[in-house]
Amino acid sequence: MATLAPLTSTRSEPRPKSTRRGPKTNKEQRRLSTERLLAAALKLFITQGYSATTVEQIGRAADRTKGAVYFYFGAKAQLLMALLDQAEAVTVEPTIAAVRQRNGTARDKLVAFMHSQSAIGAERGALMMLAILMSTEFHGIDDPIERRLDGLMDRLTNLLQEIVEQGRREGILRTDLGPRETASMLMAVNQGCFVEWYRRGKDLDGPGFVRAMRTIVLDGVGFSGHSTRSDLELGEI
Amino acid sequence: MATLAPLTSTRSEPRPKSTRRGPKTNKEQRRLSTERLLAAALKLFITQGYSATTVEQIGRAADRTKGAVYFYFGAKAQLLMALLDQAEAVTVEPTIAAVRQRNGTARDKLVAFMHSQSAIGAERGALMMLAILMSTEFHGIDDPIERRLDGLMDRLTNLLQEIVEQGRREGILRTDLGPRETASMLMAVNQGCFVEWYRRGKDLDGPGFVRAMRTIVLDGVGFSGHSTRSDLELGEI
Amino acid sequence: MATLAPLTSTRSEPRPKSTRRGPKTNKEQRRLSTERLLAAALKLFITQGYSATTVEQIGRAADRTKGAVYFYFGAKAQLLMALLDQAEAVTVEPTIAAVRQRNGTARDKLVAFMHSQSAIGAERGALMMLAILMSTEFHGIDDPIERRLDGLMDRLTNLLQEIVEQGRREGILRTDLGPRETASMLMAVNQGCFVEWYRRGKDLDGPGFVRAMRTIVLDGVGFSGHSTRSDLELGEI
Amino acid sequence: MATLAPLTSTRSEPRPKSTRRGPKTNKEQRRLSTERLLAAALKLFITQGYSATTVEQIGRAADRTKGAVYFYFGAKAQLLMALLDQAEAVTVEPTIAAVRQRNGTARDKLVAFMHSQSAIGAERGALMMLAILMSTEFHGIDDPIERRLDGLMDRLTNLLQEIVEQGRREGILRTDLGPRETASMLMAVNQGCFVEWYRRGKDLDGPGFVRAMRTIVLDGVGFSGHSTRSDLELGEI
DNA sequence: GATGAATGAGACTTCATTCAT
DNA sequence: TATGAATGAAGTCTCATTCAT
Repeated sequence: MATLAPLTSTRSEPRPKSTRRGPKTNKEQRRLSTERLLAAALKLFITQGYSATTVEQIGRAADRTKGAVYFYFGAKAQLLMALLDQAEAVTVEPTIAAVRQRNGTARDKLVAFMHSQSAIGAERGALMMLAILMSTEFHGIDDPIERRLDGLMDRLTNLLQEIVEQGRREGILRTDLGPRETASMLMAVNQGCFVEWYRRGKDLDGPGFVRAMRTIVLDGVGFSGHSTRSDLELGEI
Repeated sequence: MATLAPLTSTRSEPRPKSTRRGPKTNKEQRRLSTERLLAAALKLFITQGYSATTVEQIGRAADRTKGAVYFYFGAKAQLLMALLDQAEAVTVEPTIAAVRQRNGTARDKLVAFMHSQSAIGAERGALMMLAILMSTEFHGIDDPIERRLDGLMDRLTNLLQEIVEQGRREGILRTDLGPRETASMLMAVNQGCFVEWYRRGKDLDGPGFVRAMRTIVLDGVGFSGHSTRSDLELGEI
Repeated sequence: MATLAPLTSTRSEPRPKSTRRGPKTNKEQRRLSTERLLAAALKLFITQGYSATTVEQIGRAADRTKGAVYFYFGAKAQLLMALLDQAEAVTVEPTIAAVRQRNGTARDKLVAFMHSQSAIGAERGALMMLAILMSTEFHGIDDPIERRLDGLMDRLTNLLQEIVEQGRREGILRTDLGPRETASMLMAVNQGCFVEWYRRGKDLDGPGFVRAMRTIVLDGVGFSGHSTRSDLELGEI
Repeated sequence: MATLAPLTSTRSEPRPKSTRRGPKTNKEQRRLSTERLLAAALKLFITQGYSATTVEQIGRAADRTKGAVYFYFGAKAQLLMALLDQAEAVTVEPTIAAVRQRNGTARDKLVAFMHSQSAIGAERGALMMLAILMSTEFHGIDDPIERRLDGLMDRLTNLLQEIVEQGRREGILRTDLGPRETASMLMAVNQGCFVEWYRRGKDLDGPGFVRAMRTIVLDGVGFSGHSTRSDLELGEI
């Protein structure tokens, strides 16, 4: 005569103290805890999303407690902010540097851009995923996090836009689309492919995929034959 | 041991009826309310995400109440399911039909695919966005919704895979990547571009963008010159 | 990246009109609907409890709609009240009459009481169950329903109390307990046994059980030998 | 697409701390809160029923909040489960032990059973009530709680059944009814009397009542004279 | 320096009841 | 006469956050 929620978890039992191995210095302890929490949060955010991840889960995954998150970061959002700092340093700065120091045509610079992003994606895939996924999750929320993400993404988009503009000046790039839109689309393709690649995980040959993606961006799917025909065939939509 | 309403009532005064203009028959009312709720939910889900959208917001946006959502759909998740039914009917079926009835080379079929998807995206963009965004939000959740989304996406990916396989048999498609991976990547590019386009809204020339995207897929960004060189330049990552 | 409620029911589809067979008179229709609703409510209240039963369930079980309940009874509680009227008429009145018209010793009257209650329980078990179970469910709720139930039960308890008092005057009943308490205990035993019997349903020989219960009340479990010993053995608790 | 707290916060001002007097260590605090919550829930469940009791009421009655219940028990149902654990330990185990260590006839064992149950009922009446009332409230619900209750009750019924079977072998017990049914009826009588007694509270002499109940079970209401006659008088029902 | 007990806003959902048709 | 669309109060549960120890 009553409706019950399923009985699964047995809560409330105090977790056994985890024997914390390791260095004794305060500073060292701080660094270690911070790192572990950041790593745990990164993993959870990209697999479950930000709002579906609880502070408790983060603490547990880092072999710490919920309180530790607040002790070190003050708020869940600040933890994400700290990760976005890392993401910017790791996924934006090096690519900007790589493109800037690559003298040559727009094509050369675009190749350098993709080369750099691919390398980063291969080594620090999680941080790249974070920026991409959080951009989706926070899109349209008026919030410091969204602004942070926009700023981060804009730096790459601006970089691409510069390349596109150079390409136009050099006359080696078509102008179907404005420079900003072309840049956005390159970002979108880049990110779409990266997410697909990352999610498929190890069942897919990394370097091969990256090479294929790069080729697609530069030359399309790879049909032999030129596009003019297809444009004609399509007519108006 | 039970709470009674009419005799012990602590209810509030009967609220002022919201003068709802509109049709008189039940069937008509039903259709209208259902449509309004679906439309409101669709808009909110793609701008805020599923879990960030509350049932109350949906009701309010449809000029109804929370209760109306439950009267018609029984659960928030069922409302999403109903929208995914629409999404499948609108964004998957016609493309499959279009590709099937297009006799020709793999290239022709791919053009038909993109043509169809673009047309749908232009007219029913919101439903396309829904499927794409929900796929991200529900990725990795073991849940009927995820399975529904997977099924929906798989139908398109399978279609692309068939095209890719045909292209290989015809010898007009490179084979850097397996057919499945190539299909996935085509999906990713398609979706990445679409999201970017949709979000930029009307400040971007639709047909122009679609044409550009199609070109990118078929021929890359559009640098004049072939890709072989770029491959050589890139070396190994 | 979102948590979902299980997806089971498919709500919101208008139920197909049930082809209502039967008499056409208004009065006849009224009577029939009322009866069906009462019968359905009775069944549900005793199997699920009052508050766990929804008005919609009642309507559906009677092949009517939720609205019909309100049309005929005005409120869920009034439906229960109507059932309690039936219960009183069926389970209280006849027993009172039977005892009153039985001239004889207190023992004779108690036998008449149990005889009557057993017969009613055998034929109108559901209504007896209702009174017993609702007494439990509403116990301690300050509510017209509780007062109604108390009144109903009090009539039987008072009747038993009269019998007990007569038995004392006749000197054929022990006086370990006050008359009121003895009466209450007889009610409790009667009801406890009845619930047990009713719930076991048809896997138990009805008349046999009733006879056994009657015997227990009058003579205990039926050990051969007298109680004096057991009293001595028990000592103080 | 996510709601953030610290940055976009719409939270209210930090509430004034309720100055909670009491022990300082966590373990002590834990024990205290758990106990208070369990005690509050027990009281409310047996006076109002399980589903009529809200989690907020429980928290308030324990000088805590709703949240505390979920912190310690995770779900309302788990709180009841915890109470049923206590009920089993307190009301079942000792009686089983008492009967097992009582060597003698079936009658001796039944006396031991009732002796033990009475003592427990006098000291831990609330827990006995809980098991009895919840059995009614959850009867027919397919639910872990019902299974728990069934298991609990079955242990006592099985014990009684063993006693009854021994009595039959010893030839000192009538066999109107099968052993299982007799055991069930003993349980019903026991419980019916107990509920009645408990509800009348302290306006009733405890030991006197228990003695009377024991007598009833062993020898019936206590009319002088034997039952054979009454059986004949009753005829068939 | 770190913990975990405790809070409370807010989410999803249920359901008795109202009312226009 | 009877329906069913719609409401909103109230309940269960989640979770970011606070704070005493």
